[in-house]
Amino acid sequence: MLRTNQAFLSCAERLQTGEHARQVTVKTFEPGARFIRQGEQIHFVYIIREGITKCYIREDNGKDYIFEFLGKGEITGELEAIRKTPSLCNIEAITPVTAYVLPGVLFLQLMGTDSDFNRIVVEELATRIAQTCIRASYQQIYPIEYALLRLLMLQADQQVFFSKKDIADYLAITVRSFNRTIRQLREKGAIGMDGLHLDLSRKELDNLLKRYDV
Amino acid sequence: MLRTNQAFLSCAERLQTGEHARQVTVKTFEPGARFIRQGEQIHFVYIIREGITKCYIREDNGKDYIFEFLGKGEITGELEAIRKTPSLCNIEAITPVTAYVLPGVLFLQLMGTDSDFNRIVVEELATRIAQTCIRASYQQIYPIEYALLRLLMLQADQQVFFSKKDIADYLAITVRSFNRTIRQLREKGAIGMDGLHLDLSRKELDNLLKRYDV
DNA sequence: ATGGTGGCGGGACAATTGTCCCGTTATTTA
DNA sequence: TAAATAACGGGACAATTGTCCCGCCACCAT
Repeated sequence: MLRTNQAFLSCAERLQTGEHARQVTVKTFEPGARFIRQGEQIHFVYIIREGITKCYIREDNGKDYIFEFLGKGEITGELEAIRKTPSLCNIEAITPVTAYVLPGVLFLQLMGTDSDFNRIVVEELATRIAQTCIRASYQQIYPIEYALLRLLMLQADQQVFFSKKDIADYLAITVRSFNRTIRQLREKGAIGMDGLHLDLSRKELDNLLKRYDV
Repeated sequence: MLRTNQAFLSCAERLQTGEHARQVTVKTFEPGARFIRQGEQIHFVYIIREGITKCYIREDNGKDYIFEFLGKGEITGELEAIRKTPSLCNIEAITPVTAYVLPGVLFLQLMGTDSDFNRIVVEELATRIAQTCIRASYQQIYPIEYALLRLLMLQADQQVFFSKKDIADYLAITVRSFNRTIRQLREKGAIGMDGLHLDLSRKELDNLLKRYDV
């Protein structure tokens, strides 16, 4: 859910002190700042040094679909640099964010000359595809109760906490459905989650739910 | 929906006559043959020379989610070669298929030494991510009526024809829902598809629907 | 303090989608 | 040919999810 990539972080740090240092800058964004806009031509690639962003598509009917939360060491803008297309999605800071910024042209150059960099990017792309497929399958095939519970557990694991709206957008449901499902989970005590490998005690469940429940 | 990649095809042909020819073979598969199985360790990468395959995840509850149809020039097994993980999904021929087969190790070697090959793979991965995101968003956010209509039009464009079950699995719905939606579309004459840029005449619609309707 | 205002939770209902199952039609086999 | 059987479409109902809206509460300004 919240993706991070240590390898990229080190990589970006090295870039900043290496021969291309002049072309690599650091920018900061306040929560809520949307620094990439869907449909716009972009010329830079960002590697997140600190903070969390959400990565979402806004459909014609005004609904948002968040397909990733990007954290430390994650890259964005790379698809557009590679494909030379307008931006697929919006990127918005949800906590204060610091990011390395490099020109798309430099990114492409590095892809061609720096085989370590190339390998890291390729692995990242491959991982994203795999994750996206797994998630798309999961969310389409199981009821949201399952997907939501799974997400709450991931949040607990990773020690992060997203707003209701963001969770709802990630699951492609309304906040109303989110509320309802939370209530049902509590009432049922998460009984009947068989076949899902989601084993957790009543107490653990309560801890997860409490946070959305004050 | 049905992805193809001419660049890869040429690439594979060159491989077969180049210095690595000995390691590149050609295999054929009958419709229904599942030549990659979810969860298994795989050691080869396939590039499709001819035919169509489906690429799907089977969930614990027995439901399938098709996330891509791969046609001419598409590659598969590359994610597993890159990430060194068991297979994410099943690959099954739905028409007679001929494919180039190369060892995962050779694939990785080419990624490191052949910059053209590398670039083509990177572009393919990037495109898949973009397409997957667009589709996931679309399918989650709009009712199936829209997604189905869109799919039918794509089919017509590409001059292909998938079975009901496959279409249903692609849309993550049941065949029952598929039937119902087809009927509704016909009754309504695809009226009310605003905001979707799906403009087609009554006659065109009938042509699309007829094929599932005899 | 009092009235306004905006966010939030949830009730009630509508729309969508899935499940179960039955009757029809095609297909196979004796 | 006739019986058995397998695919298929769709009716009826259940479950899930969305939409609309109302009331509660916190916060703000007068």
